Amino acid sequence: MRNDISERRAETGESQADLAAAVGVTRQTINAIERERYDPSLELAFDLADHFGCRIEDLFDPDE
Amino acid sequence: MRNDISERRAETGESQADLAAAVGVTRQTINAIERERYDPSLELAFDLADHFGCRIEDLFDPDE
DNA sequence: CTTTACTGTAAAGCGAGCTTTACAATCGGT
DNA sequence: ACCGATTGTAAAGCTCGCTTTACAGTAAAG
Repeated sequence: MRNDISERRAETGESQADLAAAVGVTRQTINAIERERYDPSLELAFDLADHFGCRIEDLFDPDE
Repeated sequence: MRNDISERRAETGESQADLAAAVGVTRQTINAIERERYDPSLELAFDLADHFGCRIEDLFDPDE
């Protein structure tokens, strides 16, 4: 699923590892989501939106 | 994860089977989510929010 | 040139998300 | 009393989400 995570992360100057630690997953998980190898769980999507101070709908685009 | 699906469904007068068909899963999946046996995938959460014309954050509450 | 930080990737393994099939319980209408 | 619609539940099975461990590539910094 299309998402803006790497762009948001670039804005905050965080590494994949930084973000992973902040939301409680491994950096491989962040990498896989950014590269759209799979979608996050709903819970992780909430944690990511919370981290970036936005809504899930602002971070992810479900259109195919 | 806490959610309002059965309440929303009651308002629209849909059965679990109706909702399941509308969002493309089985009624067992809807039942399991309503009874909080597991969380939906992010994609299904989007479909449910779309079906009820609201946001994911309005339908699900991640607090514990 | 070596080191350090960051990123990409892979394999094995476990639990979560969802399916199909199937059976039981409740309830309202006829 | 029977019927149809609705809900709860269970087991087997498949794929996805995430972990751990590990190795390779790029790039900036000393």
